[in-house]
Amino acid sequence: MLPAMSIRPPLRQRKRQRARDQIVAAAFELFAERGFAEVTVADIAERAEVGRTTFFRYFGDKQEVVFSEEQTLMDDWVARHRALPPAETLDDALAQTREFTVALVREMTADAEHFLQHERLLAANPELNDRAMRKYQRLVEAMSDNLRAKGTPEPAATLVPQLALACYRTARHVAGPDPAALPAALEDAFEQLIGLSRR
Amino acid sequence: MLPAMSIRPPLRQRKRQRARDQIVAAAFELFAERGFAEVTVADIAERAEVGRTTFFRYFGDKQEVVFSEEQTLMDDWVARHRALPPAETLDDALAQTREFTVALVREMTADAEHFLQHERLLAANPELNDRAMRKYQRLVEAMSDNLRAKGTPEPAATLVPQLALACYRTARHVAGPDPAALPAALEDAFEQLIGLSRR
DNA sequence: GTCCTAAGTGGTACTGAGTACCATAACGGA
DNA sequence: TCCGTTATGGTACTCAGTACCACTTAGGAC
Repeated sequence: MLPAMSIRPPLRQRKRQRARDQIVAAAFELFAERGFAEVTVADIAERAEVGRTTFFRYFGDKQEVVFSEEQTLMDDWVARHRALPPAETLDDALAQTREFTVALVREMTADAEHFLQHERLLAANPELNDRAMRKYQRLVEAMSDNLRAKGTPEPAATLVPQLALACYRTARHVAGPDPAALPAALEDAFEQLIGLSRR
Repeated sequence: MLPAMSIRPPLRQRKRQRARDQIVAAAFELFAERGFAEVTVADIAERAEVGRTTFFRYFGDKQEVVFSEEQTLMDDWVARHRALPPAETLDDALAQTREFTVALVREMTADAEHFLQHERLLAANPELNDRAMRKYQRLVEAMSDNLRAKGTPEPAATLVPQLALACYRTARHVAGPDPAALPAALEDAFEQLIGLSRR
């Protein structure tokens, strides 16, 4: 009857979303104040005003909360990648992957503040870096699956996304944590890659 | 006086090595029997006949013991890489890196049984895979440092070793865990890489 | 509204990793 | 033989992560 009813984000789900948001917000606040290692799950739960148990219902472990935002972005990008047209040649596949990766990185670095805080956390906590690598690998594998499904033969289907990751890692290393410099450095790495074995 | 005294691996150090070996042996036995997650550090310490505390004196955490052997190998290979002659061109650097990586992988897979057990552990335990990736990255960074020190400019100094890792990951994925198939698959990936942008 | 079921919550209690500390043992040199 | 350094193993602690349980509440049927 009421407009709110017909628009329907079914209350239960809204509560759920709110709890999740509170947890993420509390976590990032505390991480910024004290650093990842010095914050306990109990601390986060307390500030988010939920039970410790509830934290683990929303996030599999303490590390996951750090990647909560990235995770949903990734899912988006995997879907977008799946929608890409098939690549005719291997050069084509590489060019397409390059374009895709650059666009992805541009979005990742769009919120410079958030990106920087994220990078600072990773730099200070090796376990978080490890976890980030796992995320990257998952994305790379999803891209490989998509390429394979669209006819790119092995080993190129696996190799090309791995090369994109190599370029990203390179750019990240050369450019430092500055989000503004990253896209250009990434283009540069791809240029280098393409130029490498061309004579 | 006694010959043993003059050959001198100073008893204390021998004991230390023996304790370490016992821990590694006990750990791998137990992992093979029950799997990584189902073995506690206390279990390992007990079978190795040392105190739980002692385990952590030799290994920073439970995961480290899995990579104990690899770690010493890595140190070796980093030194060997440092001793390589400087690469004149970028093509040269890539070719050299390729040769080096293939040789490294051949040694890694030489003990097929050990390699397989290791891979099985990684496959069954994501955290171990994460840690392995960290090790790979450390090696890659060491290689980059060496290239840079010998005059290879950025971003190639960073990129080339990252590309080698990309090839390895690709080979590992395409070939499966079979150590015998790995070197050939690796060569294949490098061929693909070199061929990719050559027209 | 009333009732019912399923979903969500938070508390308690447990295991196990990792750390700090300490008292003791034993190597190795004088 | 004595002494300082090094290594050991025990105790006790914090905290992540899991299992379980009793309690609440959304939301549908009537």
